[in-house]
Amino acid sequence: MSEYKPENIEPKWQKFWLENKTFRTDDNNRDRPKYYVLDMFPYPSSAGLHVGHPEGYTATDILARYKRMKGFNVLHPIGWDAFGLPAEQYAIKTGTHPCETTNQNIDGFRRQLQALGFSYDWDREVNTTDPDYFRWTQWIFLKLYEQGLAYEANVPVNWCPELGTVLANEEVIDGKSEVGGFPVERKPMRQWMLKITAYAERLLEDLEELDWPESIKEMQRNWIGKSVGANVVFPLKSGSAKARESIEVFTTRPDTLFGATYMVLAPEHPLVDRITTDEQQSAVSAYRETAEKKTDLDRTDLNKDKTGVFTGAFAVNPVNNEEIPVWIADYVMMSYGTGAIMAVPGHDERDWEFARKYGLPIIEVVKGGDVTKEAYVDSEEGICVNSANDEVTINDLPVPDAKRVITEWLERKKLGKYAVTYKLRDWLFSRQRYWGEPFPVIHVDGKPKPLPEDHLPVTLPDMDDFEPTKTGEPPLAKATEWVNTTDPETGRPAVRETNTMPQWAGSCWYYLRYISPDYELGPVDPEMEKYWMPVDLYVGGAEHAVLHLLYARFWHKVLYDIGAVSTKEPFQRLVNQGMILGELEFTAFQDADGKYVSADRNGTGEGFDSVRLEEKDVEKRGDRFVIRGTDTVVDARSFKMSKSRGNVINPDDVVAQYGADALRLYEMFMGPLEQVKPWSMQGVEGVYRFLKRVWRLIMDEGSGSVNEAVARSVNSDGSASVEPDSIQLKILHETIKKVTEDIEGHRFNTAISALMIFTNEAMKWQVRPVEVLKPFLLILSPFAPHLAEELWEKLGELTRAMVQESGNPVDDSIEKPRRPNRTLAYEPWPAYEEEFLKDDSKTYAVQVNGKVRGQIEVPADRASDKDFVLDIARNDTSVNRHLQKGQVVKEIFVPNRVINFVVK
RNA sequence: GCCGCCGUGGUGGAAUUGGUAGACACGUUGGACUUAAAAUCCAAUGGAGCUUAAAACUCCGUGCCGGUUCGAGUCCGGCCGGCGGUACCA
Repeated sequence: MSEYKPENIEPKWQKFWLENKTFRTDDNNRDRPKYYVLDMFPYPSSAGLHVGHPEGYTATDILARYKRMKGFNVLHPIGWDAFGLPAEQYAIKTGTHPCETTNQNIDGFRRQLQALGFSYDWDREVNTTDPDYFRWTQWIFLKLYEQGLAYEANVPVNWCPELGTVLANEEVIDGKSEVGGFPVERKPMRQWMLKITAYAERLLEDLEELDWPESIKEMQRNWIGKSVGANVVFPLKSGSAKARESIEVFTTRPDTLFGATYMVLAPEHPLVDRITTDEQQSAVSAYRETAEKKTDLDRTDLNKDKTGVFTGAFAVNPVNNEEIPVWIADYVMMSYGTGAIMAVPGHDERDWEFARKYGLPIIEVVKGGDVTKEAYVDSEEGICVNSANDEVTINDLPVPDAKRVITEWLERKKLGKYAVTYKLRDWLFSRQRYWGEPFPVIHVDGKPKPLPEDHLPVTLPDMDDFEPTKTGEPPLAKATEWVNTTDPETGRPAVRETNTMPQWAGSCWYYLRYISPDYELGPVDPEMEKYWMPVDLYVGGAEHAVLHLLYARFWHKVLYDIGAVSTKEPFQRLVNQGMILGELEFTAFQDADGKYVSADRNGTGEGFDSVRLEEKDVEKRGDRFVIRGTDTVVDARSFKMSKSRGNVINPDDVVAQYGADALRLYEMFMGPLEQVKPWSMQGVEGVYRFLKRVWRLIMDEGSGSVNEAVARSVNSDGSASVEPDSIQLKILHETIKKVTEDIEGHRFNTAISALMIFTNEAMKWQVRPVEVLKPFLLILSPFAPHLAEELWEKLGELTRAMVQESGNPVDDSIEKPRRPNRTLAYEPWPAYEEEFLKDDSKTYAVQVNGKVRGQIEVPADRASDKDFVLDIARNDTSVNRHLQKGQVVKEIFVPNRVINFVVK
């Protein structure tokens, strides 16, 4: 072996790390500072890794390796979120048990991850489908149940006939299933729910203390959707047959109460039956029927045209005793607020539209707009008008004050009260699937009863038919022997719960299991938990912004409340890696005759045939690309990687061709971690060339041993034969400083750039001192660990061989690298020293009227001497010429940077 | 519609947070080595002008328009474009 051959050195070190358990985390070392760095839980799909996975994993691996060298006790684990639909669907198709598929996929993922050289502690691997793991998932469910946070409800759910399961709201996108894109309908079913709404306020408040991207926090805030306002009770018109009923509404605008001219109930509202008059009965029933059939898609997106019918009933506006009609309309949702609204068409766009359509009155109660033309909704600037009764007036008050005054009055009169509402709903927690955690629940006499803790885990029955039933009964219902059981406490007949938990369950607490994966007395060893929590850095994709991160926070808070964990929040710092897109593509469009037509502004060439062009066939014209030599605009962009587009990059292929170090390096060199970036094979080639240069920096390609330029820096007794010169030390220490600071700031791309600059310089040296190369290898090692280990070993062998030959005594300073097969993973991280960074001279840019006209060098010790520096600046020929143009009226002097002469 | 993020060479991206725009890398062009190719190395590379050529010099240039400042990629106001999230939430 003489050239850089990653296929030789990478498996060697991967084997070494694994066999020596190099990265096993030591729990008994708790006096040292800890660093818990976590990757988002992967689902081991049959497709294997895509290049998006190693992006975040490389970032965390660099930090893990760096922190170890900095003396931290590092926890860097990995495991498998292995329950889930794909394995089950595969089982239905092929009859292969999901367990088998899952284990195969896990083996594949593990192999791929190990081939990338990640420094995980493989002794802490967890697997959500392992009974020793889900035993504790079930245990947590029991705790939720004990806390009154888990309950059964008959709720309309998103039933997907194709998948044979219900889906959470979050799994339904535009009325279709997120997985597979199948139609979803609403159907009432018995379901387990988790009362996440009980934690809404805390989930919102505690976001403040988290070091997360603002965008993610904002998304969670929106999802929780806190609104402050008032609940107001509108009695029904007295004297009518339907009297004694009242309608409670939630409003964020109690200041507009005097403008309420009608009311609307959601079609499903239970009051509808009781208040509808006989004359209106048929119209109301018909409307309710159509509304019921509408999918979520119909009720929201495209259908902005509001519909509704009058119930025949009237309610009384409590602030002015006006009788106002009560309608039903599907623009009011049963699931939000009270399922009923007071309509203020003057100051709400939806109500305005509805009132216009059905000829309902519109009254202005907030000054500032023209309510005959559109609703005036400004709630900051507006001033209330037409809003007074015998007891209270909010006229002339700005909206915020008016809200307060009228709410106080309502409370005094017991007509309403201050209220807070959240968009967040309880979490639908059951699925009609086989491949999930069974609930630790039995039903006795039709009532749910939790199993005692010592009956955990409840394992899945062995089955070979995983097909869901047409009725929505889960596949587990077919396992009659399993289903029919006895109550362990009373011995009475009982049936098991046949729903299973959703995939989110296992990923809600996995970060705790890593801490003590073999602990048998609870989900996590409390002593270890206190040491390791919270997670210091959590890296993953933004697609989990709301769901996983909100659910995990919810469970964590429950565990905190029962004393199982010591922190209020699980993930202190969160970073989202940006998506990696496919290679840049140029697309031209042809009409039916094969003639090229320009892509329009947004690049869509609808109705035309698209032709993929090579980069050499296009050129830049203005701010777009055209077919070379023509005016035909082509579409130039990168697309999300997808099988159908055929632009998916397989990490295995990249590793086979360029090695894991090159893949790692490229993923980091592409750009900032958080940013969306297009893939480029030529870019991989570029970092591969860099690694080859590093190899040649130390190795001789002909002989396959350390090259002359390096060997010459070592004497036969192993001591240094030459002192590194000041230029060498300067660039080394500059590089150490830059790389250290950039790793700390997660700026891996510029850290790599600094390593490249060092290498380019060092390649020019005739003698390359080992004392300079060794620190360089150490700071390279988090990025390209295999190459760094290999070269570290080679340098060790070099000095060892020389010492042995000479028979000289061992020099302590070179003790460490003398032993072959010794890892550099725990070598101390090199420190930079300021004294080597000093310059002999400083460069100033000299500007005249803000334009750079010259550069001057001044001795470093006089660089802050303003008069001295300005004098040199004035005498610079180029600067001087520009100074001649007028009088200097001002001189700006920024030490060590810039001088600006203002001339008139 | 609303919320959030982002617009810098042919490309990915740098720029110590107001101080020499384009680091590093890709690509391209020219050259060296080679019988040849690969690999490697060297040089040039934002645009325009001036010049026989080079050096030197001048002007323009960080999506667009304006502002603050001795000085703006960076700060402020207004637009345009892209990406992500969300949507009858009362």
